[in-house]
Amino acid sequence: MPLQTVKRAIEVLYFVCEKDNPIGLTQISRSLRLDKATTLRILSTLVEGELLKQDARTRRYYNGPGILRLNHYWRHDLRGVCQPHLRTLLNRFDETVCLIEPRGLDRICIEVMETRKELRVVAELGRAQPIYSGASGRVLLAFLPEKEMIDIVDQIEFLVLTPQSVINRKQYLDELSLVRNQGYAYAVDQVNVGSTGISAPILDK
Amino acid sequence: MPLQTVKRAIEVLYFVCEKDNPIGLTQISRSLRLDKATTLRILSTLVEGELLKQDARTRRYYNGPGILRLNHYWRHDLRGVCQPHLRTLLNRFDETVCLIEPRGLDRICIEVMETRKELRVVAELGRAQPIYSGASGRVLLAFLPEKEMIDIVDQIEFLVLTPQSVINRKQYLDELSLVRNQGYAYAVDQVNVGSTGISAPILDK
DNA sequence: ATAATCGGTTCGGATATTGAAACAAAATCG
DNA sequence: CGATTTTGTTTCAATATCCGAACCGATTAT
Repeated sequence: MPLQTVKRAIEVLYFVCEKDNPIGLTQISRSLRLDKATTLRILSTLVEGELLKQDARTRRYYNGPGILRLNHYWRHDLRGVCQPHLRTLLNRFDETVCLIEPRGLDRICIEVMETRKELRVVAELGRAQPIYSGASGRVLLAFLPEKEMIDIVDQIEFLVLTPQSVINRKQYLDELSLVRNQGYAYAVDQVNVGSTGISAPILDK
Repeated sequence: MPLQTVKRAIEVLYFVCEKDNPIGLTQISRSLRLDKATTLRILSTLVEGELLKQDARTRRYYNGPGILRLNHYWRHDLRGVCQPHLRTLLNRFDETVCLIEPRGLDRICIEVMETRKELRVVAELGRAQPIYSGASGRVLLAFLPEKEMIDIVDQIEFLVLTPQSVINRKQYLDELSLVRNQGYAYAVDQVNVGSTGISAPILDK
């Protein structure tokens, strides 16, 4: 159903970008099981589109400047600012810490530092989860203006992620007002059985 | 010569990612003068490839998590660490400051903070320039192991950017050894007439 | 000197892509 | 609330586009 050529181009793009060093045509085409000619055409197009660059001497391909243009949304300004604080929290508690941002009906992890414990919560950078879920979800909603909050809550499809998951609108709203009053959220067994989250808002834009 | 479909997909990708808010199918297809059906197919493919996401309710499109995967090369670890220092420099001197990284035969600006002066050097994030040029170029080369340095210098095509541009191999090498000795580089009128750059290396990996 | 690789090119045939039009579903309006 | 506009999605035949086997020349390895 989707466009084959574009699909292949995306594969190539990921492949090249995730390498540590520039990589050549043949190697790419072999790894991805694509014909050399096909691969070359894709690469040329990506280079023309500035998503990749080609080293003039070695003819190898690597990340292009265009990729930064795509990053508009990924508040790297925030990431830079937050990193020292996340590190402080990590050092203090040795538990995984993340910075979460709302996006539509999702919440997205835009920065993460993981504990080194064997039993840990693994939070994937860029990973989206339903906006309402967990401690961070509650914080994101609780500190919104009432109207916006209700608007979003009304769109929630409450999922049963764990036996303890709150799936009742009324109960959820009560939790939100509690969160708003106490200034932070605390969620036990809401996303994963056995894990507890605590989350506080960063209010200033 | 290049693949039309992929080219269009790249256009769509840029277009969506550079918007501040999610955007709908019709608006995209109109702005880019593409047929709705075509646009839809491209969007679906990009969503499947995780470069975009679609808001389930509004059906609008926005940045997907895949974009972070492409960022491997853009040392955001460095950006986070350097930002406070760049800010300090900016506050102290009120002149544009950047963090530059070598990439092949280019040097790339991976972080930048601009002065608010009307007459300013504008450094574009992600922008590539010939590796040898300017003060930062001299620093990048001067502190390389001799062998690597020569290897690169031999590949340089010296461009006449300004009347003062050094375009002589011998003279350039002399400058490099000066830079290595004094620990920083100072370049007057090398990239733009009237602008002066000063640059120091960050040596530790 | 010869062989093996590598990046890149060519071209006819196969097919994936296109886009007009029809359809469906929301959103907006009166 | 029903009518109208706007928006998103599907269909299908026509063909422009893309594919890939074979080929080329340059560089590197044997």
